[in-house]
Amino acid sequence: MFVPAEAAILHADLDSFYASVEQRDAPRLRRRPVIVGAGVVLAASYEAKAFGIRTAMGGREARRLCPQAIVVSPRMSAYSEASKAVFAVFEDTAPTVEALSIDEAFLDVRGLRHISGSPRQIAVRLRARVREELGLPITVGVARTKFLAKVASAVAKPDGLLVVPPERELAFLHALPIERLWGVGGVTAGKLRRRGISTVREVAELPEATLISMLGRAAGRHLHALARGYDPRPVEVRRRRRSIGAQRALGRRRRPPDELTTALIGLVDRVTRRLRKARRLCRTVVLRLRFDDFTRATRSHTLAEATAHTHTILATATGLLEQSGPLIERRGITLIGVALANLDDEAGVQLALSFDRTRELDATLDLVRERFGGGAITRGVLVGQDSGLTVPMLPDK
DNA sequence: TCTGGGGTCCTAGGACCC
DNA sequence: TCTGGGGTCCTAGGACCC
Repeated sequence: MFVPAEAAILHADLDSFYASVEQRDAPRLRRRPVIVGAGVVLAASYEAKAFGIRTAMGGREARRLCPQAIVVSPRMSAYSEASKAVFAVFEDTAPTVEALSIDEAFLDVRGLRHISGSPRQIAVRLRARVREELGLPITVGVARTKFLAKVASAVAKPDGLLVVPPERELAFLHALPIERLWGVGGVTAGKLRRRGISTVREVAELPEATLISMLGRAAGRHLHALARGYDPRPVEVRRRRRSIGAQRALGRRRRPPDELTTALIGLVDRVTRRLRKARRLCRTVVLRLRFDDFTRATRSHTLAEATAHTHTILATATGLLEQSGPLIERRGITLIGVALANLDDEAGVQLALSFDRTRELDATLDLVRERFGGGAITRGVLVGQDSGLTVPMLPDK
C-alpha cells in the first residue's frame, strides 16, 4: 500500500498559461488585461481576471466586463513549445513526473532530501527556475497526497507556494468549500448543497453509504476518502491516451446536410492524421453532436478490425451521421465532432496466450520475452524491437 | 454571436458466452 | 417449468477537468 508519511508530492501548475506566454512574448501585453481567444475565453491574464473574466466565458461577456482588455488569437504551437520547456525542468527536478495537462504535473520528490533538499526547497527552486529560465509564473502545492497537493496549488494561486504538512491536512481541508474538491463540479456541488452540505468538513462527517446513495458508487467512495485526506494514488508516468478526437462548433445557423458532410470530412482527415502520426489504430468511431438547446448525443460504431485508414473511418462516420439525420432535423445542430477510441498499437500483434495455470505470471512473461526477443511490457502491451505484442487477460498468478 | 476544443472516467442496460 | 451466477463487449449518456 502506498502511504507516504511526508509531504513530498508537488503539484506544479502554470498560472494563466496561454496568457502568460503571450505576455512573455509581447512586452506591450505585460501588466495589461489580456484575453486569449475571441469567441470564447481560452485564458485570461490575472489583470483580466480581476475584472471577473473567467476561462470558457463568452467573448462578448468578457469585453463587456473589461472593454480595455487586449484580445489575442491563440498560438497553440507557442504554448506547446513552452510546455515542452517547462516539462524539461520538471523532469530535471524529479524522477517521476506525471503530466496532467499541457500546463500542470505532479512530481514525486520522495527520497531526494540528500541530493536536492526538502520538498519545500525543491519547490522554491523549481519556481525560480521556471521564472528565470522560461519567464513564466508557476504555482506549486506540496503535500502528502496528490489530491492535497492539487488543492494546495489551487489555494496558493497565483504565483504562489503552499506546503501542507501532514499534521495540518485536515484543518486545511475541512475549512474549504466543497467546490474546491478536485472532482466536484457544478452538478455534484448542487446535489450536496441541496442537502445543506457546503464544506469539506460536512462531507467528511457523512457516512460513506450516504454519499454513495447521493452520488453513485465510485463518486461516493472517492469523495468519502478524499474528504478524510485519504488518497492512495501514486504519482505515475501517464498511460497512453485512450481516445483521439476533433470537433467543430457550428453556431446556431441552420446547416444544410452537405455542409455537415464537408465538416465531417475535415474532422476525419484531421483525426486520422493524428492517429497515424501517433502510430495507433482505432476500432471504435464516435460521432458527437450538440444541439440548439445544448443537449448532446453520441453515436458510435465498433469495427471488427482496428484501422487507421481514412476511408474506412470516414465511411463509418458518414453512416453514423446519416443515422442521426432525423435527430439533427428535429433538434438543430451546433457542434459536430469525431472521436476515435479503442486504440491499439499500430504494430501490435494480438497474441493469444495459452499457458500452464500453475506457472507464475512473471515466469510466463519471461517466456514471452524469451520467445520474442525481449522488450518492455507496459500495460499489457509488450513492445519488442520491431513489433508490439498485446498480451490479453493474464490471469492472477 | 451565449457557451471552444481536447480529454478522462463512471454507469447502466442488453447481447452473448460459459 | 422454473431457476442461477459470473464475465466481457458494445452503445449511450453524463460528470468533470484544463
